[in-house]
Amino acid sequence: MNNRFDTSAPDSEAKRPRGRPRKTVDERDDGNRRQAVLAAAAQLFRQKGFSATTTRDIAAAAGMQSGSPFYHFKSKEALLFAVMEAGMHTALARQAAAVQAHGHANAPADQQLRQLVQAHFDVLLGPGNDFVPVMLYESRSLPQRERKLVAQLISQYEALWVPVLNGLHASGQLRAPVGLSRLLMLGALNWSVQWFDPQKGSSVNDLVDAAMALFLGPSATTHTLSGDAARPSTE
Amino acid sequence: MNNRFDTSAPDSEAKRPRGRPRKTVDERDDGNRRQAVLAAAAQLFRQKGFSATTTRDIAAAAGMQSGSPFYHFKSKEALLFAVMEAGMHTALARQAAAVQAHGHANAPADQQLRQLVQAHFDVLLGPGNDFVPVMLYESRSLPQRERKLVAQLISQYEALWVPVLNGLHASGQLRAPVGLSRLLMLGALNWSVQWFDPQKGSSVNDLVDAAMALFLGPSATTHTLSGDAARPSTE
DNA sequence: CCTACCGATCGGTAGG
DNA sequence: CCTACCGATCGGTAGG
Repeated sequence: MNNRFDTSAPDSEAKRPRGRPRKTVDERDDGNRRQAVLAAAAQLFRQKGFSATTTRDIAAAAGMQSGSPFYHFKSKEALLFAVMEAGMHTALARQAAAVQAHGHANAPADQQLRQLVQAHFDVLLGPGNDFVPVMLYESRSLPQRERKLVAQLISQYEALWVPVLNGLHASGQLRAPVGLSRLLMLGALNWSVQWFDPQKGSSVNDLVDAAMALFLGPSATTHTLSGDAARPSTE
Repeated sequence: MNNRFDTSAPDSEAKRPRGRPRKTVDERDDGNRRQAVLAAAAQLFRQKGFSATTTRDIAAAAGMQSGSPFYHFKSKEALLFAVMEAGMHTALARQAAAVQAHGHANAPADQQLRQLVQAHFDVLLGPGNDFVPVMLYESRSLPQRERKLVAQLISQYEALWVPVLNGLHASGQLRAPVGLSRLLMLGALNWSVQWFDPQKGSSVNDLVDAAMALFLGPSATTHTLSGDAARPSTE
């Protein structure tokens, strides 16, 4: 079990004594244990699915009694939503970092795409990252309202792909329509959680290379030949 | 509810009287009602997931009493396996037809790929086809032994993609490594069950076109230029 | 966060 | 395939 998760945790992790938190009456302790429940839930939801996971399973994995998760979360569904929300926040944060790194506006579109793909795989396949897979494969179990909130976060995430794909389409590096391309590409990436095994041959970097080669085909890496290379930079 | 499923049903569908089957003592009636249970299970498993679906749900959807599905299937898990097996059999049958249609050996590799992609989308997105999506997204709920059987059918299915992809790789139309290409491509296709809506813009044919354009990039449709166009036909 | 508990539901079965 | 039923489990809560 990894305890290296940054999932939307407030900045209060460092100077707390080890072991079970002290029970001085005034302390609400909304950090440590809550995170433990969240992480246990993420792992179990991913492993067995939401419905097949028992709140008792989660409690046990977090080292609590059967009723205790409900001290931290109103319901099992609320827990699921919290997992997904945390997952999307790490995804959005990682993506923002990627965009700043090399996609700083008029960088070559294929370089920008590579950053997005890299970030996507990282957040999907990185160690201890069960949150995003849960979000991808269990949203069916969410109540309508929460499902819409998650859908909004996903839209926000996908929105950053559109200008990059538009650029690639304009320069002829991407032939398929942008909308369907986005859906198909993200599908190819998302499906990797079903089969990827870091100890089984290829690394995440291999995956990035393969995806880029698959999506962009020949003449992806080196060329500035196309006529309309410079679109009016919006910044 | 569609009652147009060919899922591994034996050839005994035609000359039976309409309405509830007669209860003459000698008749085991292993066709009609069993199929009804199977179809109801497929639809519900897909809609709500295996664990969230009740055998009572299935019974009700098939117009039976709560205990009756167990007359046809030993357990809920056996029902799940039956759904998946049926799904894979239609998939394999459809694929075989596709391979015969245009992939008749030394046809252009991209034409062969198009047939495979077309067949895949058909079986995945066709009306009343909940069996394959269930197989794709619920195998986690299968017991080990059955899971391996399903995995074998999947391997059998994927095996037909390999020579086609090898051909495309040899001719330079597919740049990414064949193994990862297969996984990424099938991921792109499989993910479509999550978002595809026939009433929402694009048709299955649009999807096929987009996938082909995405995977093969420029110079996919017309060319016989490569040097090693004729590999020794194995037939 | 634990103890003790409730009402509801679920997969499955006997016996016809 | 129906009737009637069982044992087990589950999400959730009161009350501290």
